[in-house]
Amino acid sequence: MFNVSTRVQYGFLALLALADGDGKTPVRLGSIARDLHLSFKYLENIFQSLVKARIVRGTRGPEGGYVLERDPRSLSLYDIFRALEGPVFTVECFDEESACRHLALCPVRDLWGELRGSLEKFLKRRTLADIKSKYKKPVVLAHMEMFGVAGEETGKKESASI
Amino acid sequence: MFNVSTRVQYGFLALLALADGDGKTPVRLGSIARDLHLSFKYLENIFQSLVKARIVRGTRGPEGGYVLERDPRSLSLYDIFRALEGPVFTVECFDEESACRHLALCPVRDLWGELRGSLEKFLKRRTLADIKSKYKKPVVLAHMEMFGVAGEETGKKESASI
DNA sequence: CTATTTCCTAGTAAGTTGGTATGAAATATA
DNA sequence: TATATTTCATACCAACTTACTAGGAAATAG
Repeated sequence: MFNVSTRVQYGFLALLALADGDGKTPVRLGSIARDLHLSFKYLENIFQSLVKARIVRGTRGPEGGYVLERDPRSLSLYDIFRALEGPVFTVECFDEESACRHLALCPVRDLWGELRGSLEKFLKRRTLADIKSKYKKPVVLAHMEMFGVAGEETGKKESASI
Repeated sequence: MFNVSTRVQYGFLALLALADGDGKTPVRLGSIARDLHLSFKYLENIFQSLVKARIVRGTRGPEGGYVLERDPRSLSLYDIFRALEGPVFTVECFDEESACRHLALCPVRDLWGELRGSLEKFLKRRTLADIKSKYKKPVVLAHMEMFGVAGEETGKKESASI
């Protein structure tokens, strides 16, 4: 089954929000969380993965926040998946440890290989800049319009967080 | 993340084994499990899903077993995934209940749609007959060669079953 | 009648997902 | 230097999913 996790969904949305900026002045996670109506704590969690993958860089303290560390034109959806979920495609007979004993003889092994290839191709082709250019409006604005004026309530669904 | 579950892996392999036959005389699960070195009980479990999806038909008793109920040339990988795992692609903002409030405004919604489309296209294009035709040898034979003479031990890895 | 085989309903241990909680470290501003 | 603010780091937890296993009922060929 293919599932786009909330980590990737929220992470991607937040990266788009970062890409809205001038790329120099850091954006605080607090404001992204508020504007996008996502849990601040969860976003923090997610951004630690992005920092480790050197996709964003954070600076602490007041006036701190995150900036993109990579060019949106070369930052692919694949990179983001990798940073946030680890391996994009898994099937038993492909990982080292439990490598299946059938090897080349197995009729389906090639099939999973093709499937993985097709998936990777798709994900590597789309960059952050591509997606962004399809939408005239800044992400944050679009979301704010949907939710009306940003109020006190945050977090998604019933859960209050920040 | 995309994971090919063992249900699909084993199920697909077993279907290939079924397709090796003449399509008329039922194949017992016991022999498939033995030849492919898979857990009989788990295969039974898997085949109940295939029966419900009308992909195979079972007849009980001695000389019983399973036959394909659909033409291998029109039975796609997609059908098999659906039968064994349910939905192939999931993302929060696509399912009814938790439909996201951003709707058309959300910049990534279209993206997940394209991803799903590309995945479905791949899975719908490959049929059981396609895969089978790429391999001259019957699946079961190939496996038996790998494992040597079929012995008493069954199940995958350390687990003994049947 | 009996052995064999599928059918049906449950249960369960391990792993993954979607978060939360708590506090330490850095830094701009006063 | 003190303080408020922000990221960084570690760890925890409940709900769900995956990969099976268990036990027996129903059908059927001989």
